Amino acid sequence: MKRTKPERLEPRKTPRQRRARATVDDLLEAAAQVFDALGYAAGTTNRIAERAGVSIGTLYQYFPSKEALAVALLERHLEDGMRRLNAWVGRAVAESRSLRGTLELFVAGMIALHDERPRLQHILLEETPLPARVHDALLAAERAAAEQVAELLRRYPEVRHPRLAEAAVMAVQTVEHLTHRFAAHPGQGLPRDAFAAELVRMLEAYLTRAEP
Amino acid sequence: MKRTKPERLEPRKTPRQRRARATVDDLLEAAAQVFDALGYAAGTTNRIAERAGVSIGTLYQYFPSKEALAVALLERHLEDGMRRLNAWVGRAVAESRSLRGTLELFVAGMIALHDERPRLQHILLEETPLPARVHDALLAAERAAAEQVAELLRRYPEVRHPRLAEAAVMAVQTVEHLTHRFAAHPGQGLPRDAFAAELVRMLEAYLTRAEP
Amino acid sequence: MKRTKPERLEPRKTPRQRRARATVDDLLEAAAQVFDALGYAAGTTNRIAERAGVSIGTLYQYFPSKEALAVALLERHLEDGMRRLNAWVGRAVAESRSLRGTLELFVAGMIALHDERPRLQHILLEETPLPARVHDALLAAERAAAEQVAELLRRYPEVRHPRLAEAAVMAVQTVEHLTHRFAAHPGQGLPRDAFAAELVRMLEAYLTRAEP
Amino acid sequence: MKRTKPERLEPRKTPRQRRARATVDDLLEAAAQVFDALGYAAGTTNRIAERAGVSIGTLYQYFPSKEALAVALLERHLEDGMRRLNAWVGRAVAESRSLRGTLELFVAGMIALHDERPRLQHILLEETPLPARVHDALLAAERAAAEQVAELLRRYPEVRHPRLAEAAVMAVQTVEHLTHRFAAHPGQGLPRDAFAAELVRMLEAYLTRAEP
DNA sequence: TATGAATGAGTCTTCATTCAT
DNA sequence: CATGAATGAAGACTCATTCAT
Repeated sequence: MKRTKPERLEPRKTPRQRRARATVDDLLEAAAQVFDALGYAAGTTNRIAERAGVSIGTLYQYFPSKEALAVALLERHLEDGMRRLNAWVGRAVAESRSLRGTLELFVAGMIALHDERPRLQHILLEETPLPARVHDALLAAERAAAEQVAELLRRYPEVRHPRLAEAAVMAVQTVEHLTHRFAAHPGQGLPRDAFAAELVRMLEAYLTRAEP
Repeated sequence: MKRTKPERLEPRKTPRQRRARATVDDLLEAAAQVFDALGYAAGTTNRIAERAGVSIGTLYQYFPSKEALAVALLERHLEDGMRRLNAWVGRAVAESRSLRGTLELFVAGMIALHDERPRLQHILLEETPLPARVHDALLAAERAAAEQVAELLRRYPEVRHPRLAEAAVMAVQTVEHLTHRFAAHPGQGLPRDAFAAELVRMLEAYLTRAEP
Repeated sequence: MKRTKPERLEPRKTPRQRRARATVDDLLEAAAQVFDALGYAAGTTNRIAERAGVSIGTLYQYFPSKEALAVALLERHLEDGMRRLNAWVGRAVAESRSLRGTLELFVAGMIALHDERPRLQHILLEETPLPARVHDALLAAERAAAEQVAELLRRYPEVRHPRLAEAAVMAVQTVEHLTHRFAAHPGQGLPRDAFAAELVRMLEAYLTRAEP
Repeated sequence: MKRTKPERLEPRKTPRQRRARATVDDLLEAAAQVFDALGYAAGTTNRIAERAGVSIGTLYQYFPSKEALAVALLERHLEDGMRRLNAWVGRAVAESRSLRGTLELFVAGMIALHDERPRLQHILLEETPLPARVHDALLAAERAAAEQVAELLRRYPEVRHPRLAEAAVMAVQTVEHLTHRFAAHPGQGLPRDAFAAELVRMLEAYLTRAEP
């Protein structure tokens, strides 16, 4: 096969740009580590820069403030959650599983999501004074998730809850918070499998209940 | 007339002690107000002392550190929660209500608990770097609550969940977190009555389900 | 004579208050020295605190910002200038000197005013980013001075300038700026006595001129 | 055809040099704009480079420091002033105006000089920590100007001030400072025409006065 | 020569805590 | 016991300048 010199529709990342990308990633990873280890307040920008192996000046070349680092980290997390949700919905539709199977997948996914650096997530979500914009984005994402879940549940005749929209909101919040809490206190409470099973069971019971 | 030296079963509050009590209370109330309004990090000890109407030196006479104030505040909250739980359990036993009625009482009580100064509670619980000891006390209280709840549920034959201990843990955590979240984001999500009703419904469905 | 215990209508300065006064003075003097030696930008608050023999924290207990120090210094200067002006006007009226004698007194006073730490004055007036409020006060003071001068000049029949208000403004600004400049560049230009004499001559000629 | 190597009396501007010239000009103009808008301290070299459309590296290729930019700008201003002075003297000699007409021309020219970017001039003159060398140049220029003025005044028999050298120094400084001040505070003080007229009147009265 | 990412010393400022009175 | 002036470590952030490419 002949390798033609490729035409570049969009300019290839030059080394300089690649470097910048790498620096941003280093900084973000460093911030994640530092916040995770020390909390938001005690995680100083100087420490983050040092951990990233760059000078404090460089940190501020890429992020205009300490807060910006936290926001970037949180946005990554949000995107990750949305991706997982979409993947789950898609798979549930494609594979036409039972309701229980679908819920199991959901719970497993959310546990996995909260499993990575749970302390960091907690810090970003609770300990960090976020700009209103980000806070709103968070709530909006949760609302969007609830809507997607409602849509999906509509496909299951076993789901007999009379107000699907409300039920979906409750379900999403329940999973989000219990799952978060589970990850935040490892070893406390039920063991992992039991916790997942109980959570699924609770959702299933709730959703399939008919009476008011 | 002979003045008999009174027997004191418990040492009578001398004016001095009474004064100290009052100062402690003023400080705690001031701390509650300041943390609630500004958050933990921005709530400075000087502001708290000022608000309490005492000097900063006096504050440190009664509380060895800023953290100690937060801990004391949190302990108050914890005690309040336990009191409510006990009251609820007692009443449920005494009045022999239906399971649903009992759950309604529980949920209503927890909503009420989280309703007062929800921001402060959030700050104390999430934003404050607490010593491990306090954290453990929190978890222990939750465990104790779960045990009490399990005990209570045992009285209801409709509760068919095969592992009551586990179910109680799940129930307590679900109520605690959803209720906390509900208070923390007023106006977001479901309206109050709907939320309470759905939460009760979820618990009831979960607990009365029979199969594994 | 019997010394009666004096009634204190206003509470006597307690040692504590006296101490605070002294600290403020130390700080102001230190700021004057540091700004004078290094300029506004290079005169750091830490250096000022160090020079004053107090900690940086103490500095900020008395002055909320670096700017506040500069403003306080400038206000002192302004007050000093007003005091001199009033003294001069009063003396001129009381002693009923000749116009020339009065002008000589004025010029001498203004030279003396600008003679102390001329660099500091220059720094405060020109190099310091002052809040608008202070800037306005400066201009207002100059206007007030011009009005007082106009009032005074009205008493001298030799003053034949047809528009006294305008003449007074010109006179005040001329004296202010030339005098400031003279102090700022010691040794440059005319010797002191010659400068004072020429300035008086210029004012006298200007004010006594009749034609348009 | 034989290409004769051209004699270059002065090295021809090569494109490269022309480019360099243009870059220097761009940088100076950018510096002028930035200092004028933000002041010396807040006018960062990065902003200047950006405004000039070149990289910060290029800026430092042409100017070794931020200060060097300010100095270059000030030197331009100085040259401009000298040019104006020479033009004025030449014209006064050639047109043989009256003393008053000559003074009017002088004052008008100085007002015009200070009229362009008065804030910038103020910043360069007062806010910028200049090297001694530049400061001396400034004073020297003023001395030279005074000498030229003295020379010119010698031609007017109405000028009866007994020490022309001194009178010229006073006159130059008066015009320089009042004019500067006038431009720096537009709207404050007298209206433009009145100011110019009064200044001329003051100079004329001063210079034509006879007695000591 | 031009570039611009990287540097890091240095600023102002805050605030929990102490201790002499 | 109460007071509150004093402390000073520490933090977020800026910006003139350098140098590898």
